[in-house]
Amino acid sequence: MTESLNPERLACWRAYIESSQRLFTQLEEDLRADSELSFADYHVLVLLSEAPGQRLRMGELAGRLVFSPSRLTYQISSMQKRGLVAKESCPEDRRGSEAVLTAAGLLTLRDAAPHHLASVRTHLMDDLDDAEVACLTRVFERLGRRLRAARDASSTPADN
Amino acid sequence: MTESLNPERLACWRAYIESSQRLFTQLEEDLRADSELSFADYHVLVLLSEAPGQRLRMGELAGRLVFSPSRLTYQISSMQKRGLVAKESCPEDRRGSEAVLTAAGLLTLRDAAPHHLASVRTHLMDDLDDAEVACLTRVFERLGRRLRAARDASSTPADN
DNA sequence: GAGCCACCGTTGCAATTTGAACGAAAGCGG
DNA sequence: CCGCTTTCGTTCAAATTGCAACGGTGGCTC
Repeated sequence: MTESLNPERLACWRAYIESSQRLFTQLEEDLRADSELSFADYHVLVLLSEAPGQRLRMGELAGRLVFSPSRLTYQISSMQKRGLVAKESCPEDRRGSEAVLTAAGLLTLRDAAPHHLASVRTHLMDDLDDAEVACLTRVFERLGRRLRAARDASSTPADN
Repeated sequence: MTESLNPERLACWRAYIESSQRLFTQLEEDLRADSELSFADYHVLVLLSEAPGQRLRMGELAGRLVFSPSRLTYQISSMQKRGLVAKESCPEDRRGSEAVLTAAGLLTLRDAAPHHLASVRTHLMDDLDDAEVACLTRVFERLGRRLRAARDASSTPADN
């Protein structure tokens, strides 16, 4: 049962999985406690707030959030009902549409961000020293690049 | 917007979130591809297979999986329908019940484990050196302890 | 041993998420 | 300018998940 992952690495893997699960659950809970936002809502707002024109194509947003297309459609329409974003059809490509941050959405984000970031610090970051931060950054940026590459490769059946 | 988390740490946080999301999605997909199991199914089977008597109380299982009680009820009943686990009422405490691994469940696990572990290796572990594994283990075990402690503390209103 | 409060899981129901099927455009080759 | 294939998002139905309310004990106090 363990022939393909030595005990140290298995323990590492398990600690990572469980703690991450717990952390995401906790952050979600904190976020809901002092704002009307879910973790997903918050990330949508962050991405839009940083985008040029504070707008992004649905596909782009789905890709960055690691959401399925239909999930994103639902997510955005939910935020639209609450007035956090608006949806406009894309001028260059009439198939597509883009989500646009509203003034209310920006205010909501500015309001929630300090609480959320504080939450990230207390639960995770404040407990890490600089070397650990550097290690995590290195590992997860590498992992992200690899997984994005793998995803892109699998959509292109390839040249075998 | 950034006054409470410096740029390095913010980047670290973001890489961690996004890559983890991608990794979990990928592992789930791989698991479904070469077994009939979801990530949750797999973890239930692992925990039960390691438990004495290959059985665990619902609450214990929920705690370790970081599942809400109702989610676990649903999860187990789903696995029960597929014959992977059985449910028995607990002798010592008639309020509770316990999930028991079935022979079929164990076989399914043994069958799926090599594939899943290979998947964990190719997507994550094979790309880490020993120092990185050590760092992740240290960080996430500490995080897990802290979050469990926080959760326990918040359920006990406390002595203020 | 009655009264009460805490705990264990389950249920009912609403909200969310997935996955397949679609309609509308774009892009391409002829 | 046709057909054909792809891509972009959406939609619908089904599966999953969260949340609040419950039924059934256990535990404790008096």
